[in-house]
Amino acid sequence: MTDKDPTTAGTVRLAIERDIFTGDLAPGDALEETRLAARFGVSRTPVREAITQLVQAGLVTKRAHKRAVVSELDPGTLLELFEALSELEGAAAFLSASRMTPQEKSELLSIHAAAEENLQQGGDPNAYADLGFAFHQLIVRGCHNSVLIDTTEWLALRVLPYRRFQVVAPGRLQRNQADHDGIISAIVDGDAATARDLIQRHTLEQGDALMRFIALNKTSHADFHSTASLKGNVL
Amino acid sequence: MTDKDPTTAGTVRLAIERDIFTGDLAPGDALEETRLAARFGVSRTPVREAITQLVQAGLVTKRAHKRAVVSELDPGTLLELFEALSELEGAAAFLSASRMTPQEKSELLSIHAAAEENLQQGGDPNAYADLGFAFHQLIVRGCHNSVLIDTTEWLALRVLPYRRFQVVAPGRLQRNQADHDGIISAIVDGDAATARDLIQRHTLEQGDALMRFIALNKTSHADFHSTASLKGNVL
DNA sequence: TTGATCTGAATTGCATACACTGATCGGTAG
DNA sequence: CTACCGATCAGTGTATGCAATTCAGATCAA
Repeated sequence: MTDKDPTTAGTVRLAIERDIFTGDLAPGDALEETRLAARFGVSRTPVREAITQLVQAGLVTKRAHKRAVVSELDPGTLLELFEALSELEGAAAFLSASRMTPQEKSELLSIHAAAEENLQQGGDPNAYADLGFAFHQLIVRGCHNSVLIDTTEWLALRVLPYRRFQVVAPGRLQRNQADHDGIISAIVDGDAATARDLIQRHTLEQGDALMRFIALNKTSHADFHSTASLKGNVL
Repeated sequence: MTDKDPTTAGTVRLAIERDIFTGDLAPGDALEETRLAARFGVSRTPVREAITQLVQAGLVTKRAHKRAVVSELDPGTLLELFEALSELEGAAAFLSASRMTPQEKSELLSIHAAAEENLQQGGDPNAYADLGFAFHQLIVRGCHNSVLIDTTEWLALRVLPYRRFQVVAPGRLQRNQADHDGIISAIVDGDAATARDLIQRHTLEQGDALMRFIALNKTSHADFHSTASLKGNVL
């Protein structure tokens, strides 16, 4: 999905994408063509092109003659997104159980071990979150079906702007690690059905946790934009 | 996914999309901005915008400074596409088994009955194909998860340019109808697991059939563009 | 005070002009 | 005759100007 596009439009697109993921651009924020053009030192044309790309990617929403805004996901849509994502990750895990190469499996194990170590030594939650992200990504890519991989990562992308809302609830990371433990066992054992079931349940739970957190904290729009909860994102 | 976009770009996009689906633009054909602009009587700008939209939709492929072409799916990618699609339709069917309203179920039954009648009376294969398409679409939409629906239809879209290669093999329509019979029973009975399993297998089989047909007939590029086999598309 | 309507400014949508890249075709050297 | 190389050209990428539309604020009436 990430293109090494040498054109200005591609560069601008990546820059905006980055801002969305880091939270510099929060859901609901407007994307003004002229302002962005000035900021990047280019004309409006490549900015427009970048925006239309982001619109098709689902990260940005736009209607004719109205300003483009970073897509806002209401709780209902977020739930649907995680439901769909859980199905896709489940399918990928099912295939991965029988298709992952020994190298891929060992890579998965080493990442899992690193996460375990981070957890027991009380390391940086953000680092743990990144390991968790890599864990999921490795499983998805292990299915060796590029269409399925692209589609799954495309959906996962749309959740990224909300990672900052992931909270460190008591015992949450431990449960997450335990889930991963079961998933990895199933995959290494080649138990496809179990792998599917576990990761599907796991992803759904993550979605529920995220939604609960948002529902609790998003009492006002101001809270929504605050960076107070920007720590311990677990995906 | 279909937007009632009053802008020129949106109109052009729909027009090109239509050409791709009807076969006026076959996979591999080039999309020349200047030519299209002249044809639609607009400037290159909205054409470019339409093309970038189609690129993100997966229907068109483009690399920097090279002409955009209608996406060509090699057999491997086509197989991956159907594998992914079968998983998504399976997931949708699983959910539909418990979520479809009585109205939706009856609609599904009536479409199935119409297909049955068409088949027994030796009606138009194209009409049968359309009914089959509607059948799948109803099941997918019955899951009531718009993200899952959009994603599934997005993948199904990419297969559409190849519908014209679907051949009427002996007994093929009958087997198709029998498959649908089993699927509809499972859904009406609320047997989610069976519904998932059946439709998944069914979609995979369709993909296999399409691939076999393409492999047999696509000996030269000329054959690929011929319209000789444009009948009896079953999706 | 509240509501609607009008007007100007700001912003998007489209057209046109220019810059740059990649490809094809001749020509020349070996 | 073949292979390499440069010029020409077709076609995309970007910049800029203008028209169309939306939005905010002000004015006026109820």
